[in-house]
This record gives sequence, structure tokens and C-alpha cells, in this order.
Amino acid sequence: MAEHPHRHPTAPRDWVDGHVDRWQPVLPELDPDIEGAVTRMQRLVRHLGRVREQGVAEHGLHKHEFDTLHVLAGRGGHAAPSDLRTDLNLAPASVTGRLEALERRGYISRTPSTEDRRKVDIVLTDAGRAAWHEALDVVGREEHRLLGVLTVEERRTLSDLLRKVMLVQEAGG
Amino acid sequence: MAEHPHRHPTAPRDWVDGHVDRWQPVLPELDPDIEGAVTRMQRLVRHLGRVREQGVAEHGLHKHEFDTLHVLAGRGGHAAPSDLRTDLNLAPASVTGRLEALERRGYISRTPSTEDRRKVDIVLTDAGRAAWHEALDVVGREEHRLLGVLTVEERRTLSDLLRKVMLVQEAGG
DNA sequence: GCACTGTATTTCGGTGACGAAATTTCGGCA
DNA sequence: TGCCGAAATTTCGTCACCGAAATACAGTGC
Repeated sequence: MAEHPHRHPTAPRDWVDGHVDRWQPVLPELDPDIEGAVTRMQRLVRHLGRVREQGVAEHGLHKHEFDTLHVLAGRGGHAAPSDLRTDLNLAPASVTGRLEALERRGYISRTPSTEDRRKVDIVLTDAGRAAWHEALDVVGREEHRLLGVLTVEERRTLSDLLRKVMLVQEAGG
Repeated sequence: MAEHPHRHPTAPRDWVDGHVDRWQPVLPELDPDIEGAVTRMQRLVRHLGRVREQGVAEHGLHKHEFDTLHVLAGRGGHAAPSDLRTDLNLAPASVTGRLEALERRGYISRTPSTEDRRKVDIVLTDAGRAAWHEALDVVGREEHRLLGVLTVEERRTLSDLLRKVMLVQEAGG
């Protein structure tokens, strides 16, 4: 039977339900709810990423450019490359590449730090702040469209359940 | 006040709670539960990806290689590139690249389909199936460790809420 | 002052992913 | 039959990312 045993037989099914059904005979030890939740998170995150890419493109930015400006703005407009490395979860080499591109476009400035000369001071320029701010409202619109189907209580339940999982991850293994 | 207004004041807080608090003054229109849920999904997905990458590496595979073999095995060991394209959410060009690498390693075979000559029959070889099977039990262990903190009912609730969101995404804009 | 260890950043070489365009084949329709 | 739009796959050019090594500097111990 392809139906989830505890759901209403006519409840709408998404792509992942079919995915889980296909795997059930191959890997019977699979928990349908764990597999379903993880797979849905993966696909939702990927979808939101694509939409953001496409949305900020209308403002002349790429997703990774916007993300970089975003964390920079979140830090008050000035930071060191190593700060961005942790916030963006990037390899050091990748930060350099992003900053070079943003500097060429005039969105940030890079000056050697006087206080610690290993460091580099990254400052968001006025142009950079303007670009970030223009693209800002596009981001989050899709998140609201998708999660908007949930009631306020459901949204809080979702967030709370995910927090519970996050805490296990943060505690480490 | 940094506390979420409806949660118990001493409830444990994860990294995302702090993240939301930091952005709240900058972007007051932000819904904490939407932002929290989305951010947590993003970080959980990235974490699971890293663990999977590291886990299958012990068996001489990369994450994207394992994922490809996994989907192929899930379809009974034979499929067309376009099947993988949808299952893996990839651009057509990326599928070709992955298949070429797997073919070089002897894990799959590619033969032009006789029935529809636009298509290509991809078949999992014995070596490919063995590689997949060896790495298999590593994958999913972390998912169970993390989502295992939730009760059976909570897991189903989580999966159901995410399905509700997925259906909106699948319906399109 | 000098060696040593650790940190910050960049450079280099290589790989995977993507969009766009080309190629081959299918399926319908005149 | 012969054409034509659609579908499946590959090729091509480009780009961001990563790991590892290189460079430059800071801080500590002697």
C-alpha cells in the first residue's frame, strides 16, 4: 500500500511521499517521517536558494554577492574576511574571490588594517549599502509565500520542533 | 527583550534564536518563526550534507557520487539521465559530468537506448552497487541521531507541516 | 634579538555546477 | 511522405568553490 498508514487516505501527497514510497521496499528500516522531513527540508532550502538567486538578479546581484553584502550590513558595514568566513561558512580562498568581485563593482573597500597588519578592513560603501537595501525586500517574499499557508500556531510549532533538532546538532556528537 | 514572547523564559536557545534577535531591530517586519524555521532548515541541511560528505569519503566516494549512485539504486539500478536530473535537481549539463566520472570509475555503464534513441540507458554495475551498499549505512545515521530527539508524534507533525509547505511550492507561483 | 608557533589572507591548480546553444531523435500532422 | 515543434542529451565557455601551499604578521619563550 502506498499510503502513509496514519494519514487521511485522500490527503494531498507531494513529490516526497512518492519518493518515500519508492524507497520503502528497498530500505524497510527507513523511518518515513525522518526521511520525509529531511528530504523536504533539502528541497525547500534548494528552492528558496534558487528563488533568491533569481530575485536579487533583478537588482543586478548574484545570490552569493547579496549574501556577502547582507552579513556585512548585519555587522554594521565593517568586518574582516575571517568574520565573513565563519558567517558564510566558506573556505578562506572563497572569501577572497567574493571580496575581489565586490571591490571591482565598488560595493566594498579593502584596506590593510593598521591595528593588526595581518588583517584587512572591509567596509561597505554607500553604493554597496544601496544595492543591498534595494534587493532586500525581494528576499523573504518567497519565504512568506510558502510558510504563509501555515497558521501562526503551526509556524511556531515548526520552528520549535526544528529548534529541538538544532540543539542536538549544536551539542555535537 | 530578546525572548520570544510565547516561549518559556528558560527554554534552551539555539544559535538561530540569537541570529533572529540580532536582525529584529534592523528588520522589524521579520516574522521570527518564519525566519527561524527557514534558517534552521538551511543550517540543518548544510550540516547533514557535510556529515554525509565526510562519511562516504571513508568509503572512497564523494557526496555527489554517492547521491547519484543512491538515486540510481533506488530506481532498481537503471535509469535515464533525465530521471537523475529531476531526482537530483540538477542542470542537464551537470548530469553528464557526473555520469562521465562514474563511468570512468566503472560504477555505471552508458549505452544508447534502443527503444528511444534520444535516451541513454544508465545501468549500475556490480562494482557500483557494491560501493553504494558499503557506504549506505553511514548515511542516515546522523539523520536518526538528530531527529531521534523528537517523539514519533512530533516527527510526524514536522513531516506533515513541511508537506503542507511543499505543496505550495509545487503548485508554483 | 631570534626561533617558534599560531593566525590572517592570498595565490594556485583543479573540479563541479550552471546557462546557452548544438545535435539527434521522436511524434504529430498536413 | 515530409515538415516542424518538442524532448533528451551533450558540448562549450564561464564561474564559484575548495584544499593546499605560500606569504606576512603577531605573540611567546629563551
